[in-house]
Amino acid sequence: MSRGPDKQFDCDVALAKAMEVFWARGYEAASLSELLKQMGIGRKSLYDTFGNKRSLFLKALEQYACTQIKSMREQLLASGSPLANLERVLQGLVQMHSQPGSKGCMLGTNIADFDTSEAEIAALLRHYLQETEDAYYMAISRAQKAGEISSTVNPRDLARMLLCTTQGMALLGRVQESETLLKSTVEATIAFLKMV
Amino acid sequence: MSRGPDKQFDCDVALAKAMEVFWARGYEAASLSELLKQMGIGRKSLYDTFGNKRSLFLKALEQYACTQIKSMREQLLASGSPLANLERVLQGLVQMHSQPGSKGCMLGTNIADFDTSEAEIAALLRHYLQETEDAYYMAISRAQKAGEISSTVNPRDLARMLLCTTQGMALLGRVQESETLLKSTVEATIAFLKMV
DNA sequence: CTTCAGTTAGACCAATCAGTGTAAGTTGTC
DNA sequence: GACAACTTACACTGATTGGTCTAACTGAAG
Repeated sequence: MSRGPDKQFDCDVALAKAMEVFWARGYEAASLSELLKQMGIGRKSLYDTFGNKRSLFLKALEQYACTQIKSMREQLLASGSPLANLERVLQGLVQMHSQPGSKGCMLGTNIADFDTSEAEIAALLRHYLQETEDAYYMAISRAQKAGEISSTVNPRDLARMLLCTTQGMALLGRVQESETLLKSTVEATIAFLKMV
Repeated sequence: MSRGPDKQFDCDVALAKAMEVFWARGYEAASLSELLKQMGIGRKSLYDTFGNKRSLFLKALEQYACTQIKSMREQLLASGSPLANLERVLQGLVQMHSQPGSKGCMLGTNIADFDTSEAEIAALLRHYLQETEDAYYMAISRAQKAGEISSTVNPRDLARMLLCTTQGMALLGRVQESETLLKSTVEATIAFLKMV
């Protein structure tokens, strides 16, 4: 029975801002000063609302992964050709990661940022990567059922290749201003999918 | 005309140790304390010999890239089938990045670690990535000349795809203890190269 | 108006960061 | 032994880190 006023800032908005900072800089390099500035809230509010830096990061990571994976699944499950949907997703990644100042993928950036001995974080990142792989798997299976991709190849292998390739694209987009690298990669990948 | 004793530690050995720390942790997370401990030298020696942390990193990065790229070129140029050599290199990456506690690729780790606005570092990383891509290009061209890969596809596109895929593999190896992900990826990639 | 949860701003803390400087010790040549 | 080059160990700086705490303020319910 709260008698005082509701929270005077929007938790979700603040969390989204925090997500962007962790996304661009990685966990370690995201300082509290910058987080507070971008989130537009006070130090005390942050600790009262989100616990500490680590738990804020975990919440931000969850929001990132759920949003991204959900959006990806929707695009892949859109009506029409499953293969065309997959192509559209890959082309979207080219656009996204070719933008100047591209932040890459928050999962990938933090795989590199965290110490490999951080088992809890590693397991979490692995879980979200698995969901991404599963989305690709689903798309490839649908394309195989539709006769757009030969059923002779193992769809799980293809999904794993797509995961590696797209993580590489996201990473390289951070230093590559031109889109030729990513474009070539996606074109070769799509040619592969159509040929196989 | 030095009259005193020579340096009492081996610069190259110390640099190699520094390289390992930067490789595993990335630039920011590699603290001077740990660098000094692993390199086994005093603080003053480090600053006298290598300048500061940043120039030490640049030297370590150069040593890493030159060593890795040279070794890769040698494997790709070995006698026998160019495609088989390429396969061997890719299988080697699977082994390397599947090791428990795999550090990934020093280039990729630091792409994620450095701020995207760090133009000097970005240009340097881009340069070494380009050399890696060129090595793949060379291998694919040779395989095409040897009739092992169809000449109908653009070898530059394939080289870029290999660069993205292998960077993704190195990154994901940091959190993936099992080798199935990387193995699937390389198998699918090799199947592609043979089919195209 | 009073009360009280929620807020911000900022002081503060211990730890750590990169980097500088110094003192003492070592190792070789003269 | 004298000297010079090199070394390590350690104190120190100034800045920054994540995190705690207090004081003043805000705004709605009683």
